[in-house]
Amino acid sequence: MTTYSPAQAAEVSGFSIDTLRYYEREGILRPIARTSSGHRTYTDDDLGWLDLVHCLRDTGMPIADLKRYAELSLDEATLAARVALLEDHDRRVQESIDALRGQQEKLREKIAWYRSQGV
Amino acid sequence: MTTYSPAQAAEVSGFSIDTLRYYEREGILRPIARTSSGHRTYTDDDLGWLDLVHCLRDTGMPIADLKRYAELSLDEATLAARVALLEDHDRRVQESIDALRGQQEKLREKIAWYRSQGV
DNA sequence: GAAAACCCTGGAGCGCGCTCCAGGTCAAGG
DNA sequence: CCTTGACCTGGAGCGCGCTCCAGGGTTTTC
Repeated sequence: MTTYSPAQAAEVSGFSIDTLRYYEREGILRPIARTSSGHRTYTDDDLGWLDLVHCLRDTGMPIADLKRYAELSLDEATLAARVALLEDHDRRVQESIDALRGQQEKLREKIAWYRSQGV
Repeated sequence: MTTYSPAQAAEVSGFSIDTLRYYEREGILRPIARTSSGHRTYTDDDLGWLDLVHCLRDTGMPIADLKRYAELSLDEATLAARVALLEDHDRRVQESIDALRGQQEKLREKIAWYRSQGV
């Protein structure tokens, strides 16, 4: 099984090393395995989780929610609940896309109005 | 011409009174007219501008950019430049909508994968 | 075997965008 | 009048999500 140094994990995940440590402190990542000297070694599993984390962060999920989600993940029996949470989040993402489009529409009307005034 | 007390301006614009004062301090609003005793009186023009500000904020324009835009507005001759800035912003909004949709797609794939695992 | 590069910890600091507070002035109703 | 509530100013404080730093160990490279 491949493992990754902190620098490699940062490279692959797209998070900075500091952010990876921060997420671990916050409980968003479960404790990362260490070498005998204390250096972290990330696994493919960790990177897979980080990929989901990236997706959730990029779609606006707050750190606190991510943390709760991660805590749920500690218990295998909560799988259905977690999927439900992801679906809730998907709905919120849809709402924010819709809101953004609505505002974009307004913005375009403003621009069109300026244009009609002979800009 | 209708004028508005701070509370009314807040009500209509959707910003809090504190935020209105903050925007004025920051130069995002030009100095609001005052009564002889120093109380602000917002005009329809002010509210029109605030409507655009709301639209720009909701679509993610940072305060600093809004401020630059507002400074440009002080000079009538910059109208074309301002419209160009709005169009730039519109493009950025489109990009963030696209990005959001891309991530939403990824999210939905993750959900589908969990579902396929028998959740 | 020494320099350079990497990693560790705990905690401070920061940028953003407000939000709140103290201490005071002003205006409208009873 | 006097109370009540809205408003004023300057400045402090806050929540979020990192980001950076000091002071120290480790691993790799030449």
